[in-house]
Amino acid sequence: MEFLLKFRINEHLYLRNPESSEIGKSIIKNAINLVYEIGFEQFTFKKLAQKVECTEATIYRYFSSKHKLLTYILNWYWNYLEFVAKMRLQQITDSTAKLKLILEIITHSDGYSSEIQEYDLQKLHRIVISESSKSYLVKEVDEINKEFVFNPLKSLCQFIGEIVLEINPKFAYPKSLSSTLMETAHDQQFFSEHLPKLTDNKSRTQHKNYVLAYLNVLAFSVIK
Amino acid sequence: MEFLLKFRINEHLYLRNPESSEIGKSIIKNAINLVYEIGFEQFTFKKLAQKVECTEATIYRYFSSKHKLLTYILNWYWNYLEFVAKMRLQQITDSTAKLKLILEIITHSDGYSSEIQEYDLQKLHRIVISESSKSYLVKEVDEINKEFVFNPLKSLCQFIGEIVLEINPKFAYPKSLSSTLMETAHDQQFFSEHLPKLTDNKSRTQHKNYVLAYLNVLAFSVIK
DNA sequence: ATAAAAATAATAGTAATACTATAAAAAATA
DNA sequence: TATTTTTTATAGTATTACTATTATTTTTAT
Repeated sequence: MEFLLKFRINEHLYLRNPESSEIGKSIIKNAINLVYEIGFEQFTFKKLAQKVECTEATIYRYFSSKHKLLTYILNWYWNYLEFVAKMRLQQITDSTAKLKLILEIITHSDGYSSEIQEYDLQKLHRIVISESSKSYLVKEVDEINKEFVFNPLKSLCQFIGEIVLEINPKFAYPKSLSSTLMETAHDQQFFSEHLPKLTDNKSRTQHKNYVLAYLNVLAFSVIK
Repeated sequence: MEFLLKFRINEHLYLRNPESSEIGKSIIKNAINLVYEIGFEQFTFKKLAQKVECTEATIYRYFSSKHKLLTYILNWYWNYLEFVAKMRLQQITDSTAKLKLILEIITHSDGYSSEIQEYDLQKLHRIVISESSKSYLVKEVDEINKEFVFNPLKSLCQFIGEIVLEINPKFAYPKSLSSTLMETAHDQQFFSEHLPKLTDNKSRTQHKNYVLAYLNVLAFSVIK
């Protein structure tokens, strides 16, 4: 079984909807590949245009800046995570089991991604780990936040927070814990791979397993 | 009483030691002010030269890139944190009290900073919150890590990890918890101020108090 | 006090970045 | 078939992140 996932992404992020044309979709696919390969700092619309085999001007008709393109991609990812989480959680009634599954989903330890066609989720996950904070750690954060471009992230955080409250209705920090779990999933994975002395992963491999085990300890000891 | 703190900063980070001349110190002071004011993306050596009242060429004789200058500043901060933590912890024997004080220090909830002269610690703290991850979230992380420029961060993490182990010698994730606490101190402060829906801070003010209270819950429920 | 060395200023230049603008060709749609 | 939209091709701009060179000033050693 295969899925084609489309999400309505915030209109402030693009000038012309990249989902509305083949070249638009090619821009997104190649942007994911290119940011994955060279990182956001080295990523330029000129290089992207070469990959897409179009001109820079065409890309500028879709996105006004590379920063908005990054945020567009991250929005797609956050929408995707919330969608997958809600879908897979339907079969589960036990709240603890729900949160365990959430942690698997955010660390990509579940085997779900292979069934999705639209974008390369492995690469997308790498981008989220290394680049997502660059979307909001900018001086203009308050202005761009007014355009609701971080709503998918907030929504995901809210959703996880509700499950935390199911487990312990008296817990005072459901949303902070949720955002901490998401951020920690990213930075512990990065640290385990690149700055292992900031972690206790002895294996030098098995980064995902390590991070997942740690997140479980973190989450469940805090909630109770 | 006033202190003048100097640390030996990794030589790979500069071409000429900025501590060795007045203009060098002025470069660091003005860099802190300028990154604080306009953010790392907008920060350029041209603008910095105007503030320092020297030429760009002079700054390039001290630092080969703005990225290294940022890492230099962060190194100073990490050295400072470890120094202050070790100093203030000498009077304390109880391990739990030690960790509580560490959390106060990393959130800047302690009243210590006013006694330090060298650099503006309030601004430095803002820079650490918003810009520190940009120091290592780059494609070249493995190469620059080989030059030991992240040693002060690792050392601080190790130090906090040892205190965690004092509280519970069987805890399996002392260093991951330490790095999580440091990262969380930064991103929860940022979220509380700019993306409050990712937190449970109802007050819209009192960000530091909120973050400190949350970190205490996080740390002590995980360790036990 | 003088010579040598080092630091800084002044200036110029370069390739690349992050755009904006415009006219013409091509494609889609009515 | 005409009209609109999209894309290309091309040009241009201000800024960035540097490198390079020469001249002047300051520091240091003798």
